[in-house]
Amino acid sequence: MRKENSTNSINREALINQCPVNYTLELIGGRWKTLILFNLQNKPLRFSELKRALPGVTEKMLTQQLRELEADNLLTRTVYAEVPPRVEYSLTDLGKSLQPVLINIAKWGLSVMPTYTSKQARA
Amino acid sequence: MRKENSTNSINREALINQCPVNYTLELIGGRWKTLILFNLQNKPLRFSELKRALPGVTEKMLTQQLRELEADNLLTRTVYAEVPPRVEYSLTDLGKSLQPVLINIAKWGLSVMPTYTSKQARA
DNA sequence: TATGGTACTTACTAAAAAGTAAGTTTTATG
DNA sequence: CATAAAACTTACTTTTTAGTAAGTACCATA
Repeated sequence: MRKENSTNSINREALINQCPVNYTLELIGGRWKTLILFNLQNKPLRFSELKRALPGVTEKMLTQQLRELEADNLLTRTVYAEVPPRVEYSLTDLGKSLQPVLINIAKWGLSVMPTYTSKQARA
Repeated sequence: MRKENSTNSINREALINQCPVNYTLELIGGRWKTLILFNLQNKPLRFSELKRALPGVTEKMLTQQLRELEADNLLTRTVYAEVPPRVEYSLTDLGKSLQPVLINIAKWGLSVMPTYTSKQARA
């Protein structure tokens, strides 16, 4: 739960409101969000399908990030009245409109990321 | 200081290595980094100039984020043999190559961000 | 009852990021 | 000496994010 009156919170909100880059990063920032968005770009997927597509993700984290993406209107969560439960996630139009941006970011990343694992330069 | 063997760290590194979007976001993610990069796009600036351009930033946070951007080769830190100290920051070619990406992100952000402050929808 | 499947929820811990406040460095000037 | 300027550094605290582990709900089947 975010504390409302902390300097941290105040600065964060200020930057989100003033800087469209920060606004966007706020929507896609999260350990698993970009991969979720990537996996949903071609068709809707169930929770379990997403989970299998994201090695290392816990159900808890997956749920949390999906809920945030939903809250930000980037994806739709469809619950089917079935047992076992069946829940499907699909991109909204807004979520789809983000794909070219993500592709653009990916292109830059691909053009500069090293082909070997040399991340030790970072503290 | 990042702990090397935490699941958190392992997942993070895995995603940075596998996903170019995450790789890029790792470079620009940080409360003040995008604004720093934006302010440096036209000409080099001194520490104090950057500080004045970023309301709410502390010297500590500014220093930290500048050092990280430098470590990631996005900017150059030039120290002049003067008193009072004079240190200048400027974008590297790599930093400059990132500008179109940031502009692309900003465009999307601008197209969707509300014109009024309605961020309460987020937990 | 137990077991199974899917998709969570809850209570907590660990790790990371951001911030606070004080102190330091290099000289120059009074 | 004191004060000033610019650009940090250090030690600590607060806040936020990510993760661990157990439990829950809804049925269906044995």
